[in-house]
Amino acid sequence: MPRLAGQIDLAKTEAILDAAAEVLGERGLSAAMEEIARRAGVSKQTVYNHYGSKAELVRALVERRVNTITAPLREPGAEENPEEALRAYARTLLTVVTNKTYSLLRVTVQSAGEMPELAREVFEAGPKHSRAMLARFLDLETRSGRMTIADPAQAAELFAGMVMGQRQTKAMLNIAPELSDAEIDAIANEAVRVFMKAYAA
Amino acid sequence: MPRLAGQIDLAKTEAILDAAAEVLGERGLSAAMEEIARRAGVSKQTVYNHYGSKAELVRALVERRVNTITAPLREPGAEENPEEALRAYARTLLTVVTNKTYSLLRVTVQSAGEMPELAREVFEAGPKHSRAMLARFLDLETRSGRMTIADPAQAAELFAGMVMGQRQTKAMLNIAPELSDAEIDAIANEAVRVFMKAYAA
DNA sequence: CGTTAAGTGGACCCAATCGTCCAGAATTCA
DNA sequence: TGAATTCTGGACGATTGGGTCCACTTAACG
Repeated sequence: MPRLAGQIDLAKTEAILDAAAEVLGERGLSAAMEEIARRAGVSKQTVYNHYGSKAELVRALVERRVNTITAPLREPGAEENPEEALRAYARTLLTVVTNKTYSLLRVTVQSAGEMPELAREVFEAGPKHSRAMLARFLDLETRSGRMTIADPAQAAELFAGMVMGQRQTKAMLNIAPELSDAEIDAIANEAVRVFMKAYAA
Repeated sequence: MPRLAGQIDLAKTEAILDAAAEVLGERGLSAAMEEIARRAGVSKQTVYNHYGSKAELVRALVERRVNTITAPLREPGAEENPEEALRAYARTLLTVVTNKTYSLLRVTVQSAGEMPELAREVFEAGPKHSRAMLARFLDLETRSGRMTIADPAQAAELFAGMVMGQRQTKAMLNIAPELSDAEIDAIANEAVRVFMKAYAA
């Protein structure tokens, strides 16, 4: 059922990636290609039509999702006051970690043995990039005199770490974090309070 | 070469566990039992003599190592001043994370699909337990008037998170953290400074 | 409406790997 | 020395899962 001759069906591509995310998240790398095809409502041959191998599928899945997942973690807006910007960043971070999409990191961990480059790429495109944007924000705030931070990169690490705590480990271990909005607010508020106490101008 | 009739060779048990840690750390769960046996200098049959199945071996390995790994993270001593106790805790935490033994968590993540209980057990015996001890320390410090912490458990999360930052994720992704002593000190010092600024009495 | 390219379903091959089995060597205890 | 038990090493069975093949169907485009 090709929509365009000479070209593969893009809707099916999405279905395959979604199914792969599901199955790989549940079963880990040992998930069968057949199961992925089945859940995508597609024949196995079609999967191989879109992606030549399992490794390629995993790579495509991870690369394609990393950006959309970390997209909300863009650089905090400099127009608001620092507290509010940091609180927003913290809340988003907690949501992302709590989100089941975080299972992508699990898949990546599992593939780390076979494809170490993928692990590095994901780390750089995801957490590292997001942290760099936070550092840049902190640097701007320092230059504009609202904060006093000698090492923005280090401070960004401290802040993000404070917000996430053990939740990243929990997410990787597939132990439901399940935070209510109230809990998210509580953590974000306290983290911002501690952070500002030390770094406010 | 049995040392005791009617009993299995304990030295070989250790060798098997060591080899398993090595191989599983390198290759992930798909590592072959044959390779483990080979590296332990033992026949495959012997491995199955000690552990009935691969799952059992993994479980034994993880359970047996968790405690020794987190052992150094005992409750900070209450006799020192809080800063020094926290600094010591932070340094130990960073060492543990940087340590290659941290690859056990990777193995656990990989097994999380097939044996979810194991993941939970590891989390509780390792990170969670260690965090609880830190919380208890913070509580004692609060009671003795040296700190002011309303929610010790939350504060413990914040502190440990601050210290580890993205390093736990990096360790899981098998991206060498490799911190020098100077870097470890720098992180520990700054984390303690920020923490005490907000929580000192 | 015919050509072309993708999709289907299912059989099939093949490699890897878990786990078993067995005959003989090694070792400890009586 | 003899008995009992483990260890060895390699062959073996069975399963699983990646990947291919093929005949047939379906849809798009000229």
